[in-house]
Formats: sequence, structure tokens, C-alpha cells
Amino acid sequence: MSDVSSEPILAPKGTYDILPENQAVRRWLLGTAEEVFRCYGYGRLDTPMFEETRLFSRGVGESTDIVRKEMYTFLDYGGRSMTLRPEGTAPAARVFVEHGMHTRPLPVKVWYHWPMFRYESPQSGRYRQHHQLGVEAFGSDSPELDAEVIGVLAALYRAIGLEGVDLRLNSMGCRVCRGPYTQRLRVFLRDHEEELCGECRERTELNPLRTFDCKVPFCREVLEGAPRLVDDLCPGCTAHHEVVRRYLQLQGITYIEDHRLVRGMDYYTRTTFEFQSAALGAQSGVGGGGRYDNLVEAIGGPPTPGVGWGSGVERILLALSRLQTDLPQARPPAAYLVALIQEARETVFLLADRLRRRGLAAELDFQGRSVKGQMKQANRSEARYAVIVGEEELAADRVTLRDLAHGEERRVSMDEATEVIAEAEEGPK
RNA sequence: GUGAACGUAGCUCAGUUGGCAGAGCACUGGGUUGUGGCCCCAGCGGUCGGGGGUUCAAGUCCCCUCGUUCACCCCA
Repeated sequence: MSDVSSEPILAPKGTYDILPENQAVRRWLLGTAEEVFRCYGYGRLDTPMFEETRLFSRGVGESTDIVRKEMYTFLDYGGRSMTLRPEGTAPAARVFVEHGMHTRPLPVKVWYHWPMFRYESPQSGRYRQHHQLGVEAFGSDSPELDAEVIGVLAALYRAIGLEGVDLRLNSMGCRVCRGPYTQRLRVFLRDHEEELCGECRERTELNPLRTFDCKVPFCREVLEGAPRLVDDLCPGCTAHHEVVRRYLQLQGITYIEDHRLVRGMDYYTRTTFEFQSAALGAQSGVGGGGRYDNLVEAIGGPPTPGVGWGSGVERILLALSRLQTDLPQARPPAAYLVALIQEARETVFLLADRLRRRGLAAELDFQGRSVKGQMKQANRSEARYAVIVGEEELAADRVTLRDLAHGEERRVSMDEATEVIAEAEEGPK
């Protein structure tokens, strides 16, 4: 294959590069998240970035947008249909089944930080490859666990200082109550068919619950009078929801009951929730999830309840950057080394080696810059010290240690310079 | 997939009714024969997103295309 086009080669549509200067804030977020997960007793899980397509079509559901039009699916050379992971819950459930985890002490609680792939039309906060932090807990139908899982996410947002996120809470019911309710809603929608938009008329038959998040004003008006699932839950689901709310209150987590909150995956049962940030605009969801008591069985495992969430790393960072300014920056080097003359370059290189062996970050010039240029780099690097070596230093077997903030200089031995720099870097602030 | 706006130097952006492609920042050198930040001077840096068309002449007008952004949809 040859390509004679003069088009520049760019990152694929909807993808982006994470440059060195943007790594610090991500590492801080992930480190903070890991600590939160540890406190709640969740263990890290990693899975392949692609899975058999069947896992998602069965697990997430044939009727979902994800499965119908957003999957990166390809045939491998063995003719097997594979799909780049579009979401995390189904793969985690596959792991639970494949590794016989139902024999472990339950619930099995895991967390992940995974890239996700969806063929979507990109806009701010929405990409074709994005990252999600998530947790999943398998093997318990206790509503206390729902509340803990939501508590983990609230704790994460608290730990990173993300403010202004509202929690919306709903119940999707279960096999017992959702079917009859869906039928009742469908009947209601058919009665008002001529008042609905075209899409909602389709939804009436395919997935009536989805009509609730239609944005068309007259549809919303009609839906105001529609029967609500929360009023129609079976006794089991009502009790479950009641306990979830109580245990959220115990944690001091405030929430908004939103009976119109309908999430995109078919596997949700009972509790669903979503954290929204006003800082994000149209893509306001920063994280969301819910209970999925039928998922493990649906992909061929033993009947096992579960609950979990995913939260978009890019959305978290976007919301943070719009709300606060003091985010972690890359750490500057401990020292920048300057050679005043050609003959000093070896000495400077040697000193860099010594500093680095002690675990100190040292930078030096490779571009043959002028002295002024090297000093300028030293300044830009935000290193605390410049170590300067010229003719006089070589003759005296010394180096000049310059404090770049104050401009004070001392002439010291190489060992002493190393010590001073180490002390400044490691010593108490 | 649909609609709208926008693509000019590494970055942020000017560019008049079509008439020699610009500024600031950044980068390099110098002003300071051994010292950064402030200031001054100079330099480097452009297929004007790509392709086609109209015209004596296109960054500018028209068409197509790719990308970005915003919104719909949906999600994180």
C-alpha cells in the first residue's frame, strides 16, 4: 500500500495525545483515586483492551447505542469478531465468571483505570478513546453496597477537590416490576402518540423508558403526566431503594431523586445514579453507574448481583481545570548545569551523572548554547540551583553553585555542591 | 448520523472592496570578552488544513474534502 497524499498525518479523529507537561495532573488524579480505592477495599483489575464481540452484544445489550453504532469491531486473522472495549462492566463480569470468583469471599470488589473506545461524534468532553476510572462489586444484593459504591465515587471527588457535582438517583426496578411498568408506560405513550416527536414514537415500542430524557419541549410536557417507575416499584425494589437512600444519608451524601434518569446500558436494575457537573456544559455527566443484578447470568455465569460505576478521567480533569487553577505541575529539576567553556562540558556531564545516581534530577545543555542561552534554560527549567563550571573552576577543582531565586553564589567542591543540592531537594521544607 | 461556526508561524491571533503573508509569545544569536529573569537589536520559523474552480491576480469569492469547536443524539 502506498500513500502519495500530502495530507499531514494527525491523531485519529476524536483522539488526543497526552504530552509530558500534562502528565503530572493525571498521575496525581490516579494516585489519589488509588488511595481512595484502597481505603474502601477495592483491588485493581486489568483486562485486555479488546474482547470477543459477543461479550458486549450480550452484556451491554443489542438495543443500546453502544452496541448498535459505536463499537470498534474487527475480524482478526482467525476470523473471530473482536471489539475494542467500549465500557468496563461487562469485561469485569467476564473476569468474575472466567476465574470462578463466586467461590471467593463475597462481594468481590475491583477497581480499574482503562481506556475505552467508542465510535462517536467528538465534542468537548467526548472522545473516541477516553479513560474511565471505575469500580465494580460482585456477589451482594445488599443496598448497603450500593451506598458504599456511590460513597467511593463521592469520596474520590472529595479527595481531588472537585466541587459542584450533583448526584442524581433513580431506581430502574427489577424483572418483577419493570416489565409491567414498561407496558403501562407504553400504553400511555400510544395514547399520546400524536403529541410526541418522531423519535419518541419509535422509542414507544423499542425502549419506552428512553422517552424520559427527550429534550423536545412538547414531549417533556406529555411525559409530565406519564406514570413514574418510582411509584410503581415492587415491594422488594421499594425497600431496596429506601435503604440506599438511608445509607447515603449516613455518609452525608446529598442527592436529587430523578425519576427520569435513564442510563444507556440494558443491564441496569434497581439503583442507577449519575454525578453531574455544571462546569461541563452539554456533556455534564462526570461519572455514573448502578446495579446490574442480571448481567453475570446474561453472559453465562452463575446468577450474581453486582453494582458499580465508571467516571471519565478527561471529564474530571476538564471540570477541575474549569473550576480551579492550582493543579499539580511537573516537578522541576534540582539543578541545571552550565558549561562556560567547551573544556568544561565533560566536568558538567560527570556532575550530572553523579547527581542522577543520587536520585536528583539534573539537566544540561546538548545544543551547544551560548552561556546566556544555558543560563536562560536554567531559569526556564525552574531549577533551584545552577551549577556553573568555567576556566577558574576547572583550575581550582571547584564548581560555582548559584541559587537561581536569590542570585547568591558560592564556590564549592563537587561533593559539597551535590550535598547542598540533595539537602535542598530532600530536606524538610 | 444531523445542523452551525471556525481552520493563517510551535502557541494565541490580525490580515480592509481580491493586489508583495503580519504581530505578540516561544525559539536562536547578540547588546554584557564568566552568569538567567527586565529591556533593546537581529535572526529562525508559513504547502494560509487539503483538492478543484472563478480571475490578469485568491489567505480573501465558489464547490468538494479533512479536521476542530458548539449543539442534537448518546454517554464518561
